[in-house]
Amino acid sequence: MRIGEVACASGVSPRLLRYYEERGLLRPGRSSSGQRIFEDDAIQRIQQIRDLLAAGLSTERISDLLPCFDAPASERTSHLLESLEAERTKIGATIASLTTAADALDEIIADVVQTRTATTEDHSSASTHHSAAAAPG
DNA sequence: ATTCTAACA
DNA sequence: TGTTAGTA
Repeated sequence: MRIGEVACASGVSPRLLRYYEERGLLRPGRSSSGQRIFEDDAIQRIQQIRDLLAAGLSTERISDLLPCFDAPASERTSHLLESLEAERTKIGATIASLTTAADALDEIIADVVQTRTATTEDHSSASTHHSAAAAPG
């Protein structure tokens, strides 16, 4: 099938499909006129790429990992699992970092609110107070 | 009518 | 990524 049909069936734009190929995520064949020819299983492959992308993996890492997914389960390199776990660890670190930043920001916000309250207590209800940012545990 | 490459927004 | 240009 040509790119237009694949795009329709997968929900991924032709432009993006060409980009995936450029990044080494897809290797469609070519017709005599140079048009990309995708196998029927391309739709499934594209869905897998979308799943990996949604999980936050870079196109570079995905192109490096796809061969592992294709390989028979019996000889799947530990490379795949290690890489995926490393990605998970990295996300955990990012979450920790953002949580620290959020906590620090909450303190600053509390100070600002407190300062404003102390300065505004004269004319109590000057304007509608901004609601503090929600900071669920 | 579709797709291709390259390049700009 | 979308879009546009000039082709095949």
